[in-house]
Amino acid sequence: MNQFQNIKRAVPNRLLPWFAENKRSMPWRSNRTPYRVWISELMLQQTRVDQATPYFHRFMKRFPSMKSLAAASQEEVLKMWEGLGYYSRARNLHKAARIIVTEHHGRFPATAEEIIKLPGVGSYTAAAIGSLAFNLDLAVLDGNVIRVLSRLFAYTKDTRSTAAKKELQQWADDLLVRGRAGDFNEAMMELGATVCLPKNPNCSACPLSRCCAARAEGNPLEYPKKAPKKKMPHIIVGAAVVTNAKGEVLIAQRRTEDMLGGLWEFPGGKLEEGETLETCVARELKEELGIEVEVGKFLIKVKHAYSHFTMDLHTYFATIKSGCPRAIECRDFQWMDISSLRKVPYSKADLKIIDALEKQ
DNA sequence: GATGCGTGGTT
DNA sequence: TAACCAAGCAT
Repeated sequence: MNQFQNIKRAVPNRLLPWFAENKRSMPWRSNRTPYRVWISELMLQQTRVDQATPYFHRFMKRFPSMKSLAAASQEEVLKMWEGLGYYSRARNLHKAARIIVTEHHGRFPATAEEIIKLPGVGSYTAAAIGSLAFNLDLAVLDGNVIRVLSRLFAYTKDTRSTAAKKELQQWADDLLVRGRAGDFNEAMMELGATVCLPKNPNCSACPLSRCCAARAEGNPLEYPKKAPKKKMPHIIVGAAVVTNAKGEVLIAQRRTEDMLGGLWEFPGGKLEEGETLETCVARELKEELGIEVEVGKFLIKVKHAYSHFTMDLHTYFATIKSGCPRAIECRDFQWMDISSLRKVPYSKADLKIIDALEKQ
């Protein structure tokens, strides 16, 4: 295929020199130890560099070594991940750290087969760690690379499909410059992140524009082809800031296997058909913690978008009429001073409730 | 193969 | 503003 040969030649001749001139500073890459590369790549899954960077520095300060990470509690790890989203990444990385300490003598495994066995590490992260930390010839395929390749080849299949991913991965493998996998991978992703953009591709600045099939067609925005996403459902949720005589507040910890697992929250739940928000809150606290509450003053409505639904979270103050809290539909609960609330991890929605509480 | 899983920037 | 989508993985 002539098109492929053109691109194959252009990668070392044009793309890699372009990358050498245009790479953004990535502080964690100045010291590419497997541990640092692993943490950074996990943070970068479905996340932009600018958002992950401050988290990376805080994380490395708190957990400078594999050993320190393995020795920490899951809650401490989640606290460092708080606000970054997709919290299974944090739970998995904590699990993996303990596996590396117990089964690999604390040394990061150095082969693709061993790396991808770690929880939370899939084909992308294994290739990223392998190429950047161990100089293995493994090509990454992320959203950026998918966009770049689908345009270079004017690829017409739905890139969300497994078959397409497999085909694109094969192209990436074939284009990879042996011995320079790290640079190749970073260059492809950097091109997607700064030039071959989803909406406004800057083709005139692209080192590969001369061998880009979509550019030749004049319609780079047509690629990558994607099946439309389903519309997200919207739910209404009622939650309570339950206070006691000492002025403490009741928080509950979500079950590990649930969404936002291991994070703390103000107890509550989904509004059911025909309910008022007040009866919803009372019912949820009975089910979750076994307490009867008097629902009082309204505090705040938090609007929030999760990965697969949107939510309006209506929050009320409440006091206990009868019963003592028990962890029925939650992992744990505790009473806390308002000034101590931020010591444990929450999702963004509950952090907005704490913001409102502190302003009272 | 399809679905569940956070958050924030961009247009 | 609503939609899109980002250095994806697990089940």
